[in-house]
Amino acid sequence: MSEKAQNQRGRYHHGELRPALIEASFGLLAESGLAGFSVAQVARRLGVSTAAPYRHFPDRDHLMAAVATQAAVELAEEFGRAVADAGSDPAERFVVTAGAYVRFVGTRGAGFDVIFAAGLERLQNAALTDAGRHLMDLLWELAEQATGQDQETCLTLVGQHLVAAHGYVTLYAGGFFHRQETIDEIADLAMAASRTLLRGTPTG
Amino acid sequence: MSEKAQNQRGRYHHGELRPALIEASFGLLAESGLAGFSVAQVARRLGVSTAAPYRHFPDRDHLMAAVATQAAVELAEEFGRAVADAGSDPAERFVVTAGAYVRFVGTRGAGFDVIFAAGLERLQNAALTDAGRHLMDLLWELAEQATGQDQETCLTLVGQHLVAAHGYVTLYAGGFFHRQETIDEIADLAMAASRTLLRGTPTG
DNA sequence: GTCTATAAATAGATAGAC
DNA sequence: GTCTATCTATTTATAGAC
Repeated sequence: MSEKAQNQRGRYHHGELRPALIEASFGLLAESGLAGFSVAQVARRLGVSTAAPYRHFPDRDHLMAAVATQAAVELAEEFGRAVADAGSDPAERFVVTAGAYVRFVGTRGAGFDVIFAAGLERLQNAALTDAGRHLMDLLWELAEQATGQDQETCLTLVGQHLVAAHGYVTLYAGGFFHRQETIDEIADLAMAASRTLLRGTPTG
Repeated sequence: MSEKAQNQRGRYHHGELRPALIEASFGLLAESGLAGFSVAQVARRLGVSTAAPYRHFPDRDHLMAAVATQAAVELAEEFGRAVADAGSDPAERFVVTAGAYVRFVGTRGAGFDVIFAAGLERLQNAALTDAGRHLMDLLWELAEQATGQDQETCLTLVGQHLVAAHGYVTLYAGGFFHRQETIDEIADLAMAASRTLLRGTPTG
């Protein structure tokens, strides 16, 4: 019995390998970061051979693109949840997306660096492009409602807001905050930065 | 003659290999990023064998620590230059360090992610620790002069300021700004973010 | 101080068996 | 659809010649 349990690893992974590869990729990214990501490691996590992934994705970048697309979709869902929980204050509805971003990247390992990775745009993946654009539109709308400003101002604010959140989470992953800050504390810092940015942006 | 010129590569690199390795590491980091860094590549750039670096550094991490230390020193110099050029307005003297950071990382390839890399603190490298602390103290002082606020507020502002600058430069390197923005334009964006943060921070 | 040669990992990817 | 086996390339690091 325990023999069978052991043999389940290293043996067939029936039918659902493609989504399982994507899910295992998130786990590896969360633990090892983009630098530590490899197709072989993902396969090992699932107990399949290192050749198996290539039945579902032609190469590493196509797997990454699938992960990036799902990350964008999940991130949009997280933004939606955070905004729904934030109440009715337009400023706060914008601000909470910074916290949601930090928590998402902290737990799932894939953020804008993966979603908008330089090497992936040559794949011309429409699903990925659309998911990325949807994400940006969502933030742009929240910024507009929070500031009442023109498109240019909102675009600048969204950029600053995201860049700060991304900076916090990457420097956190890199060990910059040598104290033992939790991901929730980093999320609070990112939201505080977003509030400061909003205070420094004209409203009306 | 051209034969000799060719043979200069692949042959002895007299006497100055240690600093040359550090300098070549910056070049590789600037072109390929932290992920694309390898001791072997650095050696190839200098036309020495892949074994040669190990006469000067016991392992990869010790080379990285030397690079990180020099990056911290150079970055402090760049901050000094930028501040000196900024004139007398305390706010602007603080803000320009964001631009200096972006330009430095854009051209040299090594920023806070390298200087405060997680794996390097176990080396207990005093020179690196001191250089990093000096960098932070410099920014803390500029923030104090710009805001006149307490230590806590300044620390928060410096964090937000750095995190935004770092976020801009990493997302720029990652291809997030698919437009053909130059590093100077990204530096301007980082300074604009810093001004917005300063506006959103109480002064007095 | 640098070289050649080499070892042991690990990576991405392919061919062909089952 | 997954496996075993294999190829090629690359990495970190060491041993020993010069």
